[in-house]
Formats: sequence, structure tokens, C-alpha cells
Amino acid sequence: MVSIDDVAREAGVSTATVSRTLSGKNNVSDATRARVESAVKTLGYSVSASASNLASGRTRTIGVIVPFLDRWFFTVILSGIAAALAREGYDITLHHVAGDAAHRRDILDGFLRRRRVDGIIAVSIELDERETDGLLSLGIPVIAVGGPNPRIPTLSVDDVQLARLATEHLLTLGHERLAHIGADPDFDLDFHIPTRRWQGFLQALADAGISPPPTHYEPADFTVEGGYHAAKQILGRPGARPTAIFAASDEMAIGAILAAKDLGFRVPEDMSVVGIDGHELGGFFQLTTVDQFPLQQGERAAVAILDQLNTPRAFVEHREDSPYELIVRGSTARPSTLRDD
Amino acid sequence: MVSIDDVAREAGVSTATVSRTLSGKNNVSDATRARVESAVKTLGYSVSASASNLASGRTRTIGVIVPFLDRWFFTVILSGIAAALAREGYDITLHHVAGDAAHRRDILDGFLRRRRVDGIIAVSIELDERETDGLLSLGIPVIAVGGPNPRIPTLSVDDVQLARLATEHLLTLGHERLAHIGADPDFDLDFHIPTRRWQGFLQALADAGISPPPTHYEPADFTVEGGYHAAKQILGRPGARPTAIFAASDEMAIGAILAAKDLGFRVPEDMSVVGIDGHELGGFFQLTTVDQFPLQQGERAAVAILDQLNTPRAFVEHREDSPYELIVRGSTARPSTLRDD
DNA sequence: GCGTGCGATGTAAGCGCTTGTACTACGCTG
DNA sequence: CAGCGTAGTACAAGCGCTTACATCGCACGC
Repeated sequence: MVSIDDVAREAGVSTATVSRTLSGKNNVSDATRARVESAVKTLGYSVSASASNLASGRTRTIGVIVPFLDRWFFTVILSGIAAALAREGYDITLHHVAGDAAHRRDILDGFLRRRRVDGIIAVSIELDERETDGLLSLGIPVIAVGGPNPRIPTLSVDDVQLARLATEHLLTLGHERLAHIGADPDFDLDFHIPTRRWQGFLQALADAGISPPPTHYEPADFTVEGGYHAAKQILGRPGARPTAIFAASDEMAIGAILAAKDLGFRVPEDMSVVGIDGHELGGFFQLTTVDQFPLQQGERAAVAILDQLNTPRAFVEHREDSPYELIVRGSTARPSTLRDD
Repeated sequence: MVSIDDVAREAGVSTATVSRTLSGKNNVSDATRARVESAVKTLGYSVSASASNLASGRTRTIGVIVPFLDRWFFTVILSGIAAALAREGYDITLHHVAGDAAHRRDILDGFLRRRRVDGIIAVSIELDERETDGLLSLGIPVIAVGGPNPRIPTLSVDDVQLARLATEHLLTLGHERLAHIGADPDFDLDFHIPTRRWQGFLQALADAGISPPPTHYEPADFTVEGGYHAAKQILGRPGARPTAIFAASDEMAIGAILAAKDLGFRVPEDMSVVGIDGHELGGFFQLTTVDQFPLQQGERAAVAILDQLNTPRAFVEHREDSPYELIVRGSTARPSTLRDD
């Protein structure tokens, strides 16, 4: 393997100069720089990451911790992180932290402690006090995306407002009997998001002077299948049928659309459905949704951690200002009572 | 930061002994081992990865290159890789290699050259000659999953057989007019898989003595939407309508099911649909499919690379023996001409 | 009772960089 | 023309480990 000494010899300079040239320091003359660069090229040299790390204390690597590796939303965030970090020449080491407690310990106590990474991005993971202590005691920047942890600087979307927006869209169209597909209580233990969306839903209804019958809440597990079953419950239950469903995720909303169709309801004529996320299948199913731009969320997190690396601050605040946007497609319309057809 | 010297001092031994203890070497007495371990615990020590790498030349890290980070199939493979590597205490550095040529160069010439990883797993990426040379010249094990590259040891599924199995399932049920939804020619330039599935389809038909009319091939882009449109073409075209569709992916198969329903056909009564992959939504849509167990494919790749790391071989052969299995659900049945109902 | 061998431990030489400090040569200024 | 600042470069000391080799006892065999 060709080392920095080989390059120095080839270029007729010291290793220090080679190092300065390669790391873009400006106190190298143009002539020297050119010689070094040509030596690098002819020898096919590239720095040894570990030697560089050891000497400088910087790894140019960010650790990313994700709870799911096979769910659309999380992989899109990951994708955004990867894109933004790659742009700046940073590597990413990926840690999939699932339920397994022993494995969690391995990751949080083991891998991440070894000065392998300059910073950590934790995507939507619930950490207990001990784990949080562990992360923070590493002495490197930590940024969370959308998690519920108050002690870690977090970038998130305002879930209450998101849900309000979706709900207000339905109210604006003239719907008065709304149902909500939210989360299982179990599921919500880890992700408080569903509760906040439920709150936003209720707030919007309250502001509109509508009190929702409790039967119009149905829990599900954030999958298409879960949304399907929940919607069947909602639509099949005797009594005044809701004219619109607000599902806390696009996948559940898609399930709801399919359920409605299977029951013989037309969407949106008989039943409006709105979701949240901006899922890739939304366009195909003509799903009206509040897009929360997960790709950008990932990119913002990456940018934030790099920023923190470049100019360390003692205090990084929580930010609940990730952008979102109502995308109106074909799954919502005025309720039939207000229609001419 | 506490270093190995601190531990050595605390335990009253040399750093060499600490190092031997921690790396599980066996020539350390039980008493000494205990002292070291307790010192490690009280000081909260963990090795510096870069120092260890630099001294030993091993990183305990595998580089994984994926072409997509937001498609179910690839993220599931990634998930399998991550699980298997984590089990052995290996880290993974993730590289998302999309179309962008400059970025590709950065990855392949830059990141991976820096002795950052002990091995590389390339998931379904097409590499040109120069890129392949680059990878192989790194002098570390490289394993591909499902790519078309003859110079890199590849683990893959036998796509011809996979397609034969799916097709033979339809033939066994009594279908004689079959259609296939495959790939756009463009798409196939990168992934030769679709062509091989098409071959398997044709072989099965030929063996059964059936010559398919060319109109029964329809290209799509491996998405639900693509499958939907392709199926509409197939079903709407005048002439003898096929009684079954074999789609080269589950997502396209799901699109085909939805298209058939939208056109007023019942699945499977009027139209059978079979896919390939084992997609998570398959159960919900009652999709008959040939599952190719992507999670296991990822795990097998990880195991293979670790094996190669432990006992290097000059030559690692291609293996086309990844398991697959026909999962018969509700989207396929005998054609109506053969039914009593 | 002494040589042998082996298990347990210590010594120290790197691994390949980065970077603070020292040095050189050059062009100024006064 | 001496004195001085500065840009450009070299020197060399680490960074925190791993590991080949040296050392040291001690049990064992004869």
C-alpha cells in the first residue's frame, strides 16, 4: 500500500506538506501543490482513514441509528441523510436498533463509544434515561429526528399542526362527521406522534364546534392492512356513518381507501380519506395527504449535525419547524349531502 | 478519554496484556483477565477503533453499496445484512450509489479506498469495467448480491427457475393464455434479472407446448403503478384475453390485481395473478408469489463475506442457489372454463 | 537437581497520519 | 544595508493501539 511517505518522496517534499496539501490547507504554494497532486495521481495514493482519524481525532463519519430498515418512511429519511452527508464527504455507519435489548446495549455501549463517529443522528428512537446518558456522555453532537426525547436536540414536524391541517381540509370541504385512524396504545408508548395527531384532530374539531363521537376513533398499526381493518370497523358500525376519515399515516389511509371500495363505497363520493406522510404510493391511489417531506427531514438532520461539527455550540434547541404541505388529490371531496350529483 | 494505558495502570499490568485480554486471546491467566476486566469496567474504557485499526489493519467494518435506499426489496436485503453483521460485532458503512456519475466516482475511488472497510457487499449494482477493477484492486473481499457482474463473486437467485416456477404454477392450474409483465428495455440495461424471468416464462410455456402471442408481454417499471397500467393494457386489448398474468415483481402484480378489479374482473375468478419477491404487502392483497426471501439473501451475503474474511480463498465462485418458494394465496385459481361455479 | 519447554507477561517498535513549532529565504521598511 | 515580518516548508512528537520478540518462572522429566 502506498503511504504518505511515498508521495512525499515522489514529490520531493515532506510528509507534512503532503498532508497540508491534501487536507486543503492554504499555506502551500501553487507549485508545490501541483507537484504533490501529480505524485498522488501517479502513485494512486489515498489517505488511510484510521491513521488520519487517530492523528486528528476526526473520523468524517456520522453514526445513524434507525428503528426500522424496511419501512418506507424511515428509509426515506435515511436516504436524505445519506445524500446530504455524501455531499460533504462524510461516511455513514448504520445501526439498526430494533427491540432486542442486548443488541441495543451492544450498539449504544459498544459501537458508538469507540470514537468511530464524529456525530450521531438518531431517527425516531425512544431511548431510556440510561441510554440517553450514554449517548450524551460521548461528547459528540447528537441530533434526533422526530423522537420524543427531551434531552436530545430534536428536529421534528409539528404533529399537532399537521393533523389540524388534514382535519381542517376535511372541515373546509364541509364534512362534519369525521373518523380518525390512529395508533394502538402499545405502539404509542414508543412514538408519541400518534397521540399528538389525535390532539390536532380534536383541536380542529373543537375549533369548528364539532364534538366527535368516541366510536369514530379506531386504532391501527400504521400498516396498509391495519388501516384496512380499522376502516372496515368504522364503516361497518351501525349509526351515523362518518363521511370522511383522517388516517395518521398514508399507509393506513391507503388501507382505508381499499376498505371503503371493498365495502362498496365510492371514494371520494361516499367517503373522503386523507392521510399523512407523502408516501410514494399516494399518487397512485390519488390520496390526499399532508406531505411531511421525509427526504428533506433527513437532509436537514444531516446539515444540522455537520453545522454542529463545524461550529460547536453548547446548546442546540429543539426545532419543530420541519415543513409540511397539504397535497390535495382525488381521495377527498365535498360530502354527498353538499353535492349536486 | 480513558486509554489503554490507564487501564493497564489500574490493573497493574502492561498494555500488551490489556490488549490481549480484550481481544480474547487465550494466553492470559484467569486472575489477570479478571483484574483487567474489572479495571475496564470501573474506568468505563472502550478501545479506540482508529488506533486499533491502524495497529492491526482490521476495521471490523463492512462497506455496503446499494442502488436504492427507498425500495422495499433493497432495504430488506440491507436489513438482513445489518442483522447478520451486527451479530458478529461488525459495523456497516452504507453507501448509496445512485445514478450520479461523479458521486459514483467519489464512492468507488474515494471512500472505499481508504482502508476503511475489511470487505464490501455490493447489492444489485451494475459496475463498469473500470469500477470493477477499482473494487477488486482494493485487495479485500467483495461479494455481490444479485448483480450481473461476472468478475465479482455473486450470490443470486436463479431467476430463470423462479420464473418457471411461477409460470408452471399457472399452467398446473390449467391456464393456457398467459401474459407477462416484465421490464422496460431501459431498466433491463442495468438489471438483467427481468430478461431472465422472461426466459423462464418462455421456457415453461415451451415445455408445456404453448406458444405465447407477443401481445401478451407488457413492459413496466417494477412499481405498483407500472404494473397497474401494464395490466390495463393487457386486459383491455381486443382479442382472446389471457386468463392469468405473471408479473416479474410483487409490486407490479399488486398493480395488476388493482387494475383487474378496476376493470370489473374478479381475481382470481376471472383473472389469476402471480408475482415474484415476497413483498410485505403480498399477504394483504392475497397475492400468490414466489418468495425469494430477500432478508435471507442479505444474511447470506454477510455470512459469506465474514467467512471470506476468516479464511481467505483465492477463488470464490458464483452461487445461484438462493432459496425461493412458491407461496400460494388467493390471487390464483383455475381458469373459469375449468370451474364448476 | 538441572536442563527444557511452555505459559504468562513485559518491552518496544511500529501502524500512517496530523500538527505545533522551528526554520529558511525572501522582500520589505527605515 | 541591517532588521524584521511573512509565506512556505521541514522536523518530530505524538495519536492509542497491536504484536513480534524477549523475558521470566515454574512444572516436569530424567
